[in-house]
This record gives sequence, C-alpha cells and structure tokens, in this order.
Amino acid sequence: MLKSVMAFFDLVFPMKIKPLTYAMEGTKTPPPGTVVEAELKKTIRRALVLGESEGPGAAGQFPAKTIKSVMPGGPSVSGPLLGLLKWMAGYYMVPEGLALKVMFGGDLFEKGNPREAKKPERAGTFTEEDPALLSSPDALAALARVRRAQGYRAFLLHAPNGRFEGGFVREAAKDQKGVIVVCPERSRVLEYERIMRPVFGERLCVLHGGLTTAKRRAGYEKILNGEVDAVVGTRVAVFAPFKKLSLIVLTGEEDPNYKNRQDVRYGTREVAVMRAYLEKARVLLGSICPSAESYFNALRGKYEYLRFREEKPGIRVIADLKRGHGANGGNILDGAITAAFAAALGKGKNAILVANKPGHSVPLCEDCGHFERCPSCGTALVLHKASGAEKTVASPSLVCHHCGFVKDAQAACGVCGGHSMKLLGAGVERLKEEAVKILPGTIRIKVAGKKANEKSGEDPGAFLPLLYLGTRRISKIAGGAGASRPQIAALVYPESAFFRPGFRARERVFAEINHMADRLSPDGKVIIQTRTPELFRAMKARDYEVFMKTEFEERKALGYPPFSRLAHIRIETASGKPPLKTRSCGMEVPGAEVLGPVEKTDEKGRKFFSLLVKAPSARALKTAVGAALKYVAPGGKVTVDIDPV
DNA sequence: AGCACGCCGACT
DNA sequence: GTCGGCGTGCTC
Repeated sequence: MLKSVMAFFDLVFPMKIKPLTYAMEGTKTPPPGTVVEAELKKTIRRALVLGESEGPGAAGQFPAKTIKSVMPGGPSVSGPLLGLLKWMAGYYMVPEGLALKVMFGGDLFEKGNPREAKKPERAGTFTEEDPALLSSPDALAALARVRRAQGYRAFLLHAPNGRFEGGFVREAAKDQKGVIVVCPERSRVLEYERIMRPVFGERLCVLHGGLTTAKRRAGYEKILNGEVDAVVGTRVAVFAPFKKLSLIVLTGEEDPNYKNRQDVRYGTREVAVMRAYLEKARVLLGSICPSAESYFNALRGKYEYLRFREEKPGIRVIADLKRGHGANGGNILDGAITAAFAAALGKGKNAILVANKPGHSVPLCEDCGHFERCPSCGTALVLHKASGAEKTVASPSLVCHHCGFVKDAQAACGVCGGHSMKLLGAGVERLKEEAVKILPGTIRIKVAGKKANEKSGEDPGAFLPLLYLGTRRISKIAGGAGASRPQIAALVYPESAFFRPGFRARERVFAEINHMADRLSPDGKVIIQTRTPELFRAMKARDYEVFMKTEFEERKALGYPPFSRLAHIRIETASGKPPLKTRSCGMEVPGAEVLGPVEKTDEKGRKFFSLLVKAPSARALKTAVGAALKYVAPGGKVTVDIDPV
C-alpha cells in the first residue's frame, strides 16, 4: 500500500484576503508562482501558490481544504515577481491578495478565452526625434552605459525634451529581451508604441486598461509563452510577467498619474525600482523635469544621473503687480499676451491659453466685501455662467471646486443686498469671453474636456488655427492627434496653484510649465502672467538646478520628502465621531511626528479625518504608522497611504 | 415574538 | 468576490 504524501501550501486569492493554507496529496507538488484552483467559501477559484507551508499547525484549527487542480505549463509568476508581491503587501500594508489583484487583475485568474489583439488603435502623435542630440558623444556614452550594465542598476535620464527621451528609450531597449516601458497615461502609450514598434515588430505587446479583458489576457499569454520581448503600457505594465526581465523604463517618471489611487496605493516608480532590484535588472527613469525624489537620489549616488541640456523655447514672465483687473481696457489678459496671440494665430499657428480654474470668477461684493463660501469646505464658491460649449451647469451657479457643492447664483449680495460685484480670478469661462472678444480674425476654440471645436467668427469651412483653452490639463491635449504643435502658450495667474495644499504644489507647476514648453513648436514661447514674478524666477530661466536647490532648502526645513517619508491615514467614522481613542495630543509615536487629526471633506463631499505621519526613513515610517493605528477608534473605515502624492 | 433586509467581517 | 452572522426595524 502506497502511503500518500500530504503537503501544504499558502495560496493567495486575488482579493482583499490574507494567504490561506491548503493541502495537496501526491509527489508532484506545484512550485511557488503556479496558478491553481481551490475552494474558497464554497466556490472554486483560481489562486497563486505563494510557497510551501508548515501546515495548518497544531493550534486546533480546521483541517485544510485541498487544492482541486493545477494549471498546466508550470509557474506563471517568477520568483522576483513573487518577491515584489510580498514587498508590496508589506510596504503598503495591505493583504497579499490585494497586492495580487492590482498586479494582474483578473487577467491571470479568471476563466475565459484570450482573444488576439487587433491591429493597433489610432497611433499617437509622437514627433520625430532629435538625431543630432542622440548621436552626440555624450548620448552615445550614456546609452552604452545603460545597455552594458549588468545586474541591478538605476539610471535617471534627465532629457532636454520629450523627443530625446523617446529616442534614448528606443536605443536603450533595442535588441534586448524582457523590456518594459511604462507611460503615465494611455495617449503616451500610443506614442511609445509608435517608437518601439519599428524595433520590436510583432514581439511588442501593448498593455493598458483601455483594452478589453480578452485582448489583455492574450497579451499576458504571449508574454508568458515567451513570444514577446518588450511591453509598452500604463502602470499595470510594471508587473508584466516576463520570466526574465532585463530593463524597466519609466517615462515621464515625475507624473502624478503614477500613483495608484485604489486598492493598493502604490507608487509605480518605487515599484519599478524595487522590481529591478529583485530581478537584478536595470531601471531607467526618464523625464524632462525629474521629481525632487529622483533628483535627490541621483545627487546622492543611488541613481546614475544622465543629464542632457539643450537650448529651450523662451519663457517670458509678465509681472502683473498691484494692477487691478481693468488696466487692459477692462480685460484680465495682459496686452502683451493678446498681441502675441494675435500674431501667432494670424499666421495660422495654434496657441494654448491656461486659466487657473474652471468656471468664470469669484464674485465679491464691492459694498461689504462678502463672498460666498462652501458650507462644508469653507472655500470660495466660483461662478459658472452656464453658457457656451463648456457648459457645466444648467443655470448660472456658484460651485465649490473642491467637493462639487452647487447653488444658484444671485445677482445681489447675500449679506447687504448690494448689486456691484467685483469678479475675481481668471477662470476658463471668463478667458473665453475675452478671447472671443479681443483676438481678431477667426479662430477655433477647443475647450478642455469637450470633443467638438467651437468656432468663433464666420467662415467655418476655412482652415482656422486652434486656440486651446482650459485649466492646466489643456497642455496634454494641445497639439495631439495630428494637430500641429502650438507656437505660443500663456498661463494666467498660475501662482494660485502654489497655495493649494500639498508640499509638491510648486514642483508640479514647474514640471507642467516645462512640459508645456516641450509641446510647443521649436520656435515656441511660454508667457506667464503673474502677480508674484519672484516665484517664477527659476522657471523663467527653466533653471532646474536653481529651482530644486530652493525647493530642497524649504523641504528640509519643514521635514518633507525627500528628507522624510510620509504616510497619510484617512479615517471615515460612522457620523463625524472623533476618530481616536485618546483625546488629541495623546499620541505617543516615538521616532516620528504625527499631525492631526484634521477634519476634511473629499471630492464627493464626504467628511473624514486625516492624520499625517512623518518619519525619517521608510522603516521608521512603518513602525510609526503601526503605532498610530493603535490609537484609531474601532468601527471607522481606515485607509493608509504610504508616500502620498 | 417572528421574519426581512442589509451591512460587515471572514474566508484555510 | 461571496457567504453567512447578526443587528435593525417592521409586522403579526
């Protein structure tokens, strides 16, 4: 009689659940990384073998259920990727199951037929690269260093422009196997597909959330079968299950889109670097304006810094000091801007106009100084006039841009009844009114978020230049999808973004201005109309080093990253009850600083409490967050965000 | 007291 | 994800 061998395994199901122990009989046991089927709550589901287990233990537990079947073809997930899964669960403080869910979604774990992807969708508009720059001795030397590096190695490519970055990435990836190129958004994926397709042909796979499940699954299958050498995709691509990975590229590494905002709140850059480390592979962080964190890591030698410079389109700062609105014939836009726009548009060149908020303006009573505030956020309400293509409300309304609160706009002051309202600020609606009125000739106006171009003036059939108009996001769509690159861009009072909460506000604005300049034609120009010209001094010169130096001084003084690590704890209690067991000030969290709790309102108008934990290292942060969570009263919904952006 | 529904936590 | 336990609340 053959005695059966019983072995135990820890299985991870792709859902919010810790690993569970299952049994299996037989001698041919599934190695870690194998997909198996097992019963969970009376339904058969797919799960991942994390490793062998000691067994359910002697502690009087239920007998382990058994693994029902093993997927053929050996392990789907490599050792380094399993290591990454465990690291993510530990670092971001989530169950392993949730980490598995964000890594592969349903693609490796749901039944269904993979369907071959059709030909690529509409390709992006990546412009020709810069052969002169790419073939310089410095560029060739840097490329050789990236291509020849063995084992784990991290590089920060500080590129002079997007075309250089793209060309460098292509040359770095050429002829290599197991390459991942991650992009911050779908439109960028299509641009990089255009760059990489000529090099990899059919052995390139595109991965992003816009694909159907069947297509994505077909992609995963090809990667697992070794039919793919390179993957281009959005942040999920960082988990592409190559058996052997050689290079991960993160393009536009400073982009805030790289932060995952649901389930596991991971940062794609941190994950990419950790994966490269575990895979003993190279990681290349590319940017035309690197994040403070990456630059800091380059300065202290954690990353090899590949810096390239270039003459850039000029930035002109128009000081609009104590001049009230109305100096330019009652208009907000400075005369120099309207003149420059008129000139560019007159020559058939496209232009970008960036307002500092949606809507029209903030009405302020000139008699008593009253302005309307949001009842839950306390922030100023913004008038939306409900006219034109960018119509967001049915009738003139006051809107809270933070939580979405809306009320009808009244002509008279709610406090004193006065009728003379001063309109503060330069919203999209208001700039559009001005653009239509001031800019001579006929133009098409493309407002952010709207598909159709709105025509102004007569003669709709003729070729007309485009005026892109919107908030900061407009620069992303400007010049896209076959349109020619704009020649001029103007930002009106962008300093308002500096006063938004969050220590990264300045860095964001700096990066956005750099990106805007990068999207313009080579002879392009960015104009900044501001009341605080001193805040834009470094931006004017586009002097990255000077900007970061000041930024570092300030962050060091205030204890913000990269000089510390942060965690944000969000607590949603039943009905505004205090979130902590102890009264405030009672938190004893050694080796870290805890700020809060502060009551806040989110974008959906929900109230929550917020705690900010500051610690000197990632290690100390984890301990501190653990200690802080002990103070949280039971019954609330708690979310922990490590390295919030 | 008896039953319906819904939320929350556990799932090996 | 999905099941069931238990709490709330309504009805007989």
